[in-house]
Amino acid sequence: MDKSRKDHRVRVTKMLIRRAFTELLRQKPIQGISVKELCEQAGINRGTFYAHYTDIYDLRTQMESELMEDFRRTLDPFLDQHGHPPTPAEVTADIFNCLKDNMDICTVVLGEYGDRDFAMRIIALGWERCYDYYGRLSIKSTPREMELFYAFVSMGFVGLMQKWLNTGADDGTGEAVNLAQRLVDQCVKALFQD
Amino acid sequence: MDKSRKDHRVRVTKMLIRRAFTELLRQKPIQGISVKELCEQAGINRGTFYAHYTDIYDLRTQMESELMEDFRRTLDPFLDQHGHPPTPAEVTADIFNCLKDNMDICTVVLGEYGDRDFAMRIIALGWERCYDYYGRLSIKSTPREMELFYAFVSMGFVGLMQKWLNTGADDGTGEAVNLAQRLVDQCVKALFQD
DNA sequence: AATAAAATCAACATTGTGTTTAATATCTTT
DNA sequence: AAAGATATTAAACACAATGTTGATTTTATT
Repeated sequence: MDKSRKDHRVRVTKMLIRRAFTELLRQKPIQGISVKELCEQAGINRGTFYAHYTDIYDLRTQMESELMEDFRRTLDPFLDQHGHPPTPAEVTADIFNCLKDNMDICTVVLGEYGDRDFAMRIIALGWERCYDYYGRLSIKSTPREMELFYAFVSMGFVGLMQKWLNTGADDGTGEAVNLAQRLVDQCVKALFQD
Repeated sequence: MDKSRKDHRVRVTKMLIRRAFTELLRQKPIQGISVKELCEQAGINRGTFYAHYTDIYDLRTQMESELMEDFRRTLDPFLDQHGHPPTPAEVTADIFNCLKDNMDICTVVLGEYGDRDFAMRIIALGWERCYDYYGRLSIKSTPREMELFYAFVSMGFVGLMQKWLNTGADDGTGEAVNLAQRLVDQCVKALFQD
């Protein structure tokens, strides 16, 4: 008989704030958003905002934390379905599927005024699951090389996803997923060469 | 007999502003820097700042524009020395050389509080010179694939450079350049597969 | 030395911030 | 359904940074 953990009022308030925030983020970068205009957009009192968040950046941080959880919950089933530690190609496909399932919010996060560092952390979520796979590779490579490799592939992936989302992701995932898989595979091969 | 195009005073003032700005950027993100503290750090009057820039972001934009010119002037000689349209591997090496020549400022631009979009534009500067080279590839690929490929490699490159600069670039360029070249080469190969 | 231009200083209205108070509205519990 | 608890509101507040202005001083240019 434990009721919904939180007061109904705060859930509504937070929902209004978040909706207003993402709406504003479509139009301008975060540094151009004031608490005042956010509250006007959300139709709530400014004091109420300060009851929940210390400032705009705190709001973003909290939103990102919860979004990260959402994303993990969406991604895990995909990853688990393979029945073995996923290969890079599988993770690639799964991340794309995950993006499609959260298209609306991802368009903001990866959009012009999104938080690219957060995008990086989202991607890292997937690649961490490849550690077993990478473990085998790292015998051949120095830790330094692994570190640089990881930075290249992760950021590259973010870049590709951004392009994909911001220039009509509606071409079906086919072409993009296929290319992404090939790119990642080839990058892995680069680790073997010397 | 045309003197230095600008008044000596404004050159000094702008230099002080820029020095203070990069100094502050080492410590905090741009959105945390106020005009007031910037002027205090630079030791100039606040009114003087507004005589040259409209706000902090205008300052950054102007600085980036000029830095872009500097970078082009440094990069071009490297690229021209090959005597033919540069290959991706050559551009990769040249960009690293260029980074080493501007290490101090690049550490800020690519640092924690740098402007990643600007970093992208810097890298694009190099890859544009590969267009002849890429032209041959694009026969094999769709425009859409080229676009996504380009996003992947550019962002990946930025990620690798950031990692490289922020975790002791002093290990000699050898290992990093070598890996970067292999990665880029392999990515190009990914375009040929289907 | 005379003129032009830039930097300074002080003052000002404006705006957003973050906090506080009392009053009101809404939820939860019995 | 009533009582108590808690969230939201509205108004006021001190504070800080913004962006502008005008008079004054300093520094370049010729």
